[in-house]
Amino acid sequence: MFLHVDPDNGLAIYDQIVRQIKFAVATGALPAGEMAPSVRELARELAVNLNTVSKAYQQLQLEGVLESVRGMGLAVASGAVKQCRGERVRLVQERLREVLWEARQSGINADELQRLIASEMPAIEKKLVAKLKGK
Amino acid sequence: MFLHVDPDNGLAIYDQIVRQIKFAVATGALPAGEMAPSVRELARELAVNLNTVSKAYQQLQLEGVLESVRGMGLAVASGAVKQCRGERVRLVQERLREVLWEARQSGINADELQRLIASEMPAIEKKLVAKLKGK
Amino acid sequence: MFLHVDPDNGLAIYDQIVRQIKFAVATGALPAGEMAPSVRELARELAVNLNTVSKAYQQLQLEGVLESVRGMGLAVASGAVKQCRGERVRLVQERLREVLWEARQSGINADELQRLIASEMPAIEKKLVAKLKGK
Amino acid sequence: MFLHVDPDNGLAIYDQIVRQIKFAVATGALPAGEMAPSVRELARELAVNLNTVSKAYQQLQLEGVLESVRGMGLAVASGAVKQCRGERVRLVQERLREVLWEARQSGINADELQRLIASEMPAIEKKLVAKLKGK
DNA sequence: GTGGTCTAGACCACC
DNA sequence: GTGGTCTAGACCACG
Repeated sequence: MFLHVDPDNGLAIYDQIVRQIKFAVATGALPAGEMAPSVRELARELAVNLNTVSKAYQQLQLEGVLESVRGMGLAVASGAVKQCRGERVRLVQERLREVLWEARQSGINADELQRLIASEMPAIEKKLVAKLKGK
Repeated sequence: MFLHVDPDNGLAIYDQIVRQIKFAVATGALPAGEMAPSVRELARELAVNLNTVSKAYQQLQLEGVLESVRGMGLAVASGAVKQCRGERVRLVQERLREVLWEARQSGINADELQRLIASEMPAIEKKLVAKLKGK
Repeated sequence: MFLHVDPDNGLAIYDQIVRQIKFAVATGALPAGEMAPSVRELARELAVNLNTVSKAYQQLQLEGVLESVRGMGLAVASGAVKQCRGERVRLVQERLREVLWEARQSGINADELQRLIASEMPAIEKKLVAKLKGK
Repeated sequence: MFLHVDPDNGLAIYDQIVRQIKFAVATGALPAGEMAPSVRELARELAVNLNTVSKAYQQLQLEGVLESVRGMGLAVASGAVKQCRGERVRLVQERLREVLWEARQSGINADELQRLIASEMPAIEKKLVAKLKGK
């Protein structure tokens, strides 16, 4: 499974699910027409309550990313790929902007901030490789 | 005043106050021994409830950043500057790590991410200059 | 329920709750892993505001006595029994010392004080038996 | 001076002053007819705000322990000695009862409590001797 | 149902 | 004026 939630992330769990489904759609990990994992399956895998997943899926339906297919479940909508690809940068950018702003405001200067980012990247790349392998 | 809160930040308002007071102490904007803005004053300026500020200040007291001076208010503790300076990087780093990870996970590659960061920085520097002037 | 608060105790209500929960954990009345009474339930039983109980529980969380279980409530932390048992004597001792000191200082001599304590004990033992029965 | 206040006592400072003045009257340290220390003098000695002492003295006047003497200040009332001697035990007893009850309730058994009291007494006697010497 | 947060308004003790 | 506490009532996220 390509999703993973962290209860201490700050973001609500359902929101993490929404975002990650969108990312999966944007990257093609979840192609248009494909069925999204069932609510029950995803809830079990993420060790999260059923209602939480349900809420995330409801929002994804509202935003037109998922479409209900009678008797089958929820499928990735046809226009969703484009939509999610556009949204992806925006979603990331918003949070990024907040954090960079807080960092600069905290008295960390621009150079230190660059160094901090640079020092974080290797661990992230490693984690990413591990995740892709695990998949 | 050197503080500003955003109700839609994701972080609780009281937590934003806690972090920003710590940053103010770390940068020397609020020197050791100085009185922190009074609960009522800060509540008014931030257009926030008194109890919300109070909660933030109580946490800062528990963490030893502020000290109560009977009938006078809350003063920055003598050891607080060092403590806050140490914590500053940690606080920023935690959020930064999360966001960078989400960004990479969203299908934005390392180069794009670097470019995104670079494109955000000028606006942030501008905002920072504006803030310092305003002060 | 094993708790009882007195608004005229001198101690803040939330502090009385904190202390009594710790005592309940120390004595095993509230075993590790068990859920603490819910905020709403306790507030109703003590005829006290929800936020007051909430404040007490937050402090107990900060001190590691209780742990939040998402959507389920607050559970007694695994290490809490030992911790509370250690703290119990300290909490009692601090208040005891103050009162004994005030008594001696008030002109009551050591013998009188001993007699006073001895004369109070039976009523307390009786009250304790009544409480245990009531439970 | 025979008074000493502790800001962390739990009791309000003005209340500590009231109680200790009463004790001083009961023990004869402040005989009937004697002038009580002036508000200013006492405030300075206790390193306490003038209004705090003032409030304590007001309450002592209300209770008939002190009497205003035109142009002179406040004197110990004639009936005050007897009154204070009666009150002394009651004041101590009330707090004692609370603390002993909390102690027993906390899971400390009667024997342990006796031992705890016994172990506290020497330090208190020592402190008392020191205080009497200092005076 | 659970806890977490916020608002509005009150009273108290202390300076 | 200051902080500290409490009440009452609301909304949110999560199970």
